[in-house]
Amino acid sequence: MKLDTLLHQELRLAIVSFLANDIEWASFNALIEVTESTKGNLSVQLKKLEAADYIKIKKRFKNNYPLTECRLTETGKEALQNYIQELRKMLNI
Amino acid sequence: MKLDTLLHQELRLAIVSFLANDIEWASFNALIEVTESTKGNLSVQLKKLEAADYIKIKKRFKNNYPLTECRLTETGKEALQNYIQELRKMLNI
DNA sequence: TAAACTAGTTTATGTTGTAAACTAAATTGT
DNA sequence: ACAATTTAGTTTACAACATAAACTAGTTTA
Repeated sequence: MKLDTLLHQELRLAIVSFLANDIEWASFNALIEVTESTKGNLSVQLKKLEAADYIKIKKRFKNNYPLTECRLTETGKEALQNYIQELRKMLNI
Repeated sequence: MKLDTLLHQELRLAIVSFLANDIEWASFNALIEVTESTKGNLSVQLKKLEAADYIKIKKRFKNNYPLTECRLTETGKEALQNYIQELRKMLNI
């Protein structure tokens, strides 16, 4: 009973595991695509991950449009490793 | 975005993965111990797993006391295998 | 025979997840 | 020029969920 509750949620786990896959910075829209989520849900979950310092969010403008980009922090990376470890123990895989 | 939502919850996953480990029938109290959950929570989650036909619940009396025992169904076993597969894809582990 | 214990279930509460509705600005069509 | 549409998100309202406290029902013990 020790799975990181922040990571033990489908969308947040999808975000973090995608960012962990060597992605430096991923855009909001890239995350929409890979996670197949809605914008509202993604926005909310990104904020939660940022609040926990699992990801860093950078906002800028590109071609006059707002652009939100995210990357994993060290904290987030470690949390994911830890989560995976616990999961493996639990499922013994 | 296709993790089985019934299994993607800590207590239910703990129950099912424990039952998958070659356990034939596990008692309510055994489940309390291995999952370190409360009785109320366990009772609720067992019902949900039973409703989905992931587990079978058998009630009888032992030494005058009620005894609740559970085992995994084939449906439950398959659901777990599938869940693990999806998870591995997602986390690529 | 009252108190304490066993083995659960029900429910009340707060927490969470999610999509619909909204904001704000840029672009396009007429 | 200005209305309609599109881009890029955020807010929030509602539904679903998880959980522990309170409860039920019976048993054992002192």
